Amino acid sequence: MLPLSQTTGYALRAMRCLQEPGGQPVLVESVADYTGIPRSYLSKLVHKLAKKGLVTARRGHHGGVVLARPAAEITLADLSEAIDGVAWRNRCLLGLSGCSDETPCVLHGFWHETLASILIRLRSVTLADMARHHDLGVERFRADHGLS
Amino acid sequence: MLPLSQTTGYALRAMRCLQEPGGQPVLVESVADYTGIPRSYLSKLVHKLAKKGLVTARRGHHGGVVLARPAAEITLADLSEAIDGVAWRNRCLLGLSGCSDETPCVLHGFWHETLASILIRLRSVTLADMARHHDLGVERFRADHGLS
DNA sequence: TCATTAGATTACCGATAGATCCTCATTGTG
DNA sequence: CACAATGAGGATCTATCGGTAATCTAATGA
Repeated sequence: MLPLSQTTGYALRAMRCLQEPGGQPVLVESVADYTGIPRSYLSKLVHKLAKKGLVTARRGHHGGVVLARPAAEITLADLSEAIDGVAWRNRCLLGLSGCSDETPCVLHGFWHETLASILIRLRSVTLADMARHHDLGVERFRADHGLS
Repeated sequence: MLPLSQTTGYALRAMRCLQEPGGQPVLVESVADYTGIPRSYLSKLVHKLAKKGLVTARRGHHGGVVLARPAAEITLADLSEAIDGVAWRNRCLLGLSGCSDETPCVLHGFWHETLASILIRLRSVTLADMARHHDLGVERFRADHGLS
């Protein structure tokens, strides 16, 4: 019912707990503890993010997860696309299959503009930007791990 | 993944096939045939709309469905609320439970405004307005039944 | 009365999202 | 090499949404 899935929110909170590329790996378990995201579920989520090239995971002793790119270069749009894909952006708000630019539904133009503004926003906010918001419930975690 | 469910779109198309209050009832079956909405599913949908006071259904000989209020007084917001409820409007875009006006997430303000503009739009468009759009795939049906 | 009509109701089916459990595979350390 | 740490991955569970089919029941006309 919302443009972003719950899992994308999870990805966001989780990645806020990670170090910049080259930094020290953080355990999936730690991230799960601090964010409240179910550990097993997070494990699979991290794996997915790794396949998409957003994080790097290493297993075994001293393994863990690290950002694959600088936080300032990862946007909400990147996360959203990695988790939810882009198909939802092309669907009619009313679910009308025949809706198009040529034969628009009542809300076609309006929704087109609304979507565009949402996308602009998603593309303009980076992981680094979120350091300035007490929004992810990971402040304590970041403090404990010497993050910004 | 979208603010409105597919079923709300169904409700919209279905109600565009109905007569004003006091008019002649239309069969669920007819509506299903013309809109392509599965008949059984539509039956349940109609029942739900009836419970919400948007349509009136009568069974038996010469039964069928009629609008319970003039088309000009039924808005998309009415349909959306009847089908999907209002809970989704109060959830954080990122799924953060602690997100509020006091402790907003990165997208809180933006999403608040976006939602408001969506709501304004949903409340401003009525069933009657939709007569001016070839958007619901029911033109032929309406013509056959002497509707606007 | 009684058969017919047409909506109401119930019970499923299948797909997807979120979540959990348990085991497997990889890796560093002693 | 053996072991412990740690991510990977499969199987399964639950809830919800969209959808199907069969049956129940109210309203009507003959």
